Amino acid sequence: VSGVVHRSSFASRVLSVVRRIPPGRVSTYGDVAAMAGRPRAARAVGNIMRGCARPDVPCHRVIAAGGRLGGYGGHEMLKRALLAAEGITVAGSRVRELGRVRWSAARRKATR
DNA sequence: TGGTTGACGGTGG
DNA sequence: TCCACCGCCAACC
Repeated sequence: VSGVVHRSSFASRVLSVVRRIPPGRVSTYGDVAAMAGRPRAARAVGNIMRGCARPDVPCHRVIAAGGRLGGYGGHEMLKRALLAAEGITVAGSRVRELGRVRWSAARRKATR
């Protein structure tokens, strides 16, 4: 895990990126794909997240572009609840103030 | 090896 | 603002 991109499979890199998203912050499928080294693989990231049931991977912090929630294996309401519990304001199916809660490795010094 | 599958993204209506 | 379309991609089958 040197830097954000290493030589493991794309799926492994994606999981490592997601594990770094801090509580109270979110990242988009596209951002995660970029941090994993494949800027256009947002959709592939979604496929990987689809089978992510591990407790050590905060998959609820990965949302779609524009603040849209995206899916959560048929439990979108749970995703909203988990985000709200971390202090993230969600209106309808949209995360508010995306600019403030959006996280990326490059900006982590500015966290909070 | 080759086609299918979507927790996606951007554009256009 | 919402929806339909099309383009992209790694994992699956």
